[in-house]
Amino acid sequence: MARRTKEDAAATRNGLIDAAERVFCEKGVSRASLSDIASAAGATRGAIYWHFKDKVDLFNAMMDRVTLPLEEGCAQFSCLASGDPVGRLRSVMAFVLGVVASNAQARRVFEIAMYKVEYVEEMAAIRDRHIAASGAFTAQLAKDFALAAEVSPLPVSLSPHEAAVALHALFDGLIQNWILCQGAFDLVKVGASATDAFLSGLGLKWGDGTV
Amino acid sequence: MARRTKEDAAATRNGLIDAAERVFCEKGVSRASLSDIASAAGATRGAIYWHFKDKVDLFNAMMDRVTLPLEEGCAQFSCLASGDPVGRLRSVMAFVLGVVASNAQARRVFEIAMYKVEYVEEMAAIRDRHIAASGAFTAQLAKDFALAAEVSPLPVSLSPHEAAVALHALFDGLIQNWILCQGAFDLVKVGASATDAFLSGLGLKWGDGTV
DNA sequence: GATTATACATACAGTCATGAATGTATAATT
DNA sequence: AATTATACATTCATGACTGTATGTATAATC
Repeated sequence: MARRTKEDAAATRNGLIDAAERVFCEKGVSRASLSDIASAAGATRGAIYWHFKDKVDLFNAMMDRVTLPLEEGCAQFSCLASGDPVGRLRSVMAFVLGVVASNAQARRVFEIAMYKVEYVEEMAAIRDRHIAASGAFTAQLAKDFALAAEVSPLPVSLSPHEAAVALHALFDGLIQNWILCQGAFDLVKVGASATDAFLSGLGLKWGDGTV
Repeated sequence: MARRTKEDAAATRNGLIDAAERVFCEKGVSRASLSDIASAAGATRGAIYWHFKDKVDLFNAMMDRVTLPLEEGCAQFSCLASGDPVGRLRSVMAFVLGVVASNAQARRVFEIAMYKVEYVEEMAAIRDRHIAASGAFTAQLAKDFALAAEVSPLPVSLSPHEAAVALHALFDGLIQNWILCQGAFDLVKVGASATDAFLSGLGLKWGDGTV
């Protein structure tokens, strides 16, 4: 086909990623052929191979479109030097849960990343990125737990890092189950209440002073 | 090849499932060919097609070998008419976490189920089974939360069912992250402490009276 | 206005997995 | 002892996907 303008090309690229989201979600990443994706986007494999190296590259682009803004959002919180670490913990949790609950694209992509892809071979690199991001998130939480512990010591049974691991697990589990059950519960509300229960069970208090 | 005795055949079947575990874990379910699995078991595809209908059937057999005993174990607890619902919550959590932490086969199979398979098309049935089992587990937890709430009412922000959803999320998230991080933290210890923190944050108390 | 690089579409060859069909030696049955 | 069903191994035909190579019309560039 004829050459398009830069904007046309960018639109094609985005359309391909949109189509990939739909097809990946429907057929799973490994069973989704590049031909499926191309025709879903009203294009041919030629367009895919022009914009992306291969299926893994396309998958990465799809992930980046959602996770990069999210990671940036999280980074904002750690920059807030607000004196209330427990409040910050609550804010970060609420922020991400809110995004997932309100952003249909993020929801679809997370569903793919959790249930429609196999983390092996070339995809293992993606898994490693996830582990790294996951570790960074836990470390950020752990830092605030450590700060909070200076004021009000945690139970001896949990170090700040272990508390962070647990809160992170609660976070992941909520998102995972919420997506699995197609939003059968109120993610934001249950997430906030469960977070508060956990923090308060650790003897921590926050901003408004309530338990 | 020649016909073997019943015991020989059963051993072949088990060997095939063992091999499937290894190959699924290494290459992912969709990229694992039946030929890979057969040769890993020292057999041929003929043996697989004799014992199993296809790859999905083999996958189901692999799952059953781990999850059936586990579900049976969980069912034991709900039969215990012990008067202490909160104690029962703690016991069930500890039981499953203990099994996962100490049973290498369960760990491998869970790793496959979480990170090495795509829940689409024929596999969607497996996902539905997971949703059902997951729902039953949550319902069991919810029942105990409701009982506990009769003695010591939960915070208004969480219904018994929502509390169960949250505890279940914590549970899933812990197992998921523990497997992802290859056992980088003490699953049983963190799991128990986090559960206790959550329960105590809901204002619940249990057997030994400690917080 | 000619050239060049771009943004794809199309055609091709090669690989590989699947399921069915068939072969076969032996345990079980009678 | 003969027959039959079992427990596989082997072969074959088919289909699907991938990567590459090539074609081509047009936007950019000069």
